[in-house]
Amino acid sequence: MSEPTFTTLVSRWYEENARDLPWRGADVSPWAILVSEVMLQQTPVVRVLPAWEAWLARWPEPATLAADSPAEAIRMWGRLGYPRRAVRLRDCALAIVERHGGRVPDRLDQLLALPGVGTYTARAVAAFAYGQRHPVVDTNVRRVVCRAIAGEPDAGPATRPTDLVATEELLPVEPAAAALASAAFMELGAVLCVARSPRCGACPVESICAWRASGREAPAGPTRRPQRYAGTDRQVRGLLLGVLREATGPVPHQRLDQVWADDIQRSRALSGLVRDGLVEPVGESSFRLIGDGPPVPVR
DNA sequence: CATTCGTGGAC
DNA sequence: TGTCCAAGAAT
Repeated sequence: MSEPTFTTLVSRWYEENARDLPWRGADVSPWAILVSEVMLQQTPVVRVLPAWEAWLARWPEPATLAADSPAEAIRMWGRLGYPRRAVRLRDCALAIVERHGGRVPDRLDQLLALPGVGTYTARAVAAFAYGQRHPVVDTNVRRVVCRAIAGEPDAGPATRPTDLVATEELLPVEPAAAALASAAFMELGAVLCVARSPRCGACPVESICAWRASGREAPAGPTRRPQRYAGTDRQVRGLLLGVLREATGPVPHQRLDQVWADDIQRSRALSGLVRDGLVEPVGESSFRLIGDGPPVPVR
């Protein structure tokens, strides 16, 4: 017999050490898994946990969400961030009802065609909800494979086709084992092989990690990112939406004017919210969350 | 390929 | 009110 492979070691570690996350349960529906995946897009697990429970208690299946207003979806989204995801998730529920009879599709191409579902989420649902054999590459998997297999510090910010190929080569042939391995890769990246201070001492593949062998080389050049938040349109949008979320129905613009002093930037942010389908004008001088009441008469 | 899009917690 | 980052998607 040969030595245990990378995949075997990580899978074994996962079976012993996986966090007890509710969407990993045996009786969790594809819809519930899809909701978890969308919420987890750029939002930490600890903040998703309560939101996921509340969301599914209210909308246990796609049709129930599709029948409710986008405004309510935005409110239930709370402060998970990137509220467009809430509207897209409702659009997704509508599409599931209209195209797939209310059942989350199991084909990759059909999943990819759903609003708010991209390369990662489509594959995650196909693998975790339906047990199919697909490489599931998120930021964690990309980092783990890049380090342990390629021996490089880190990959770029975006998932590339080569990342899918490299990960696919690591998957067991048997679909269920492949899905478990994907979850294991993600877990390793989320818990041990983290971006800043990886805990290599506790890692199940420390002895065969290419990055470890090369001395844990640091990432190259200063990959600067416009990560700042204070003073950006994003912050202003968040403030505006916060007011609209707390209100019921239309809000006079005078109240919105109070959240930010700069007229130019505030107007731009508000226009952006309208353009993005999160907010709609009501009458001459009021705004509300999209669909938060009877349709606005058009003239 | 580069940008935009929230939010809050750990350093 | 500094920096980094957390299961991405859409454009």
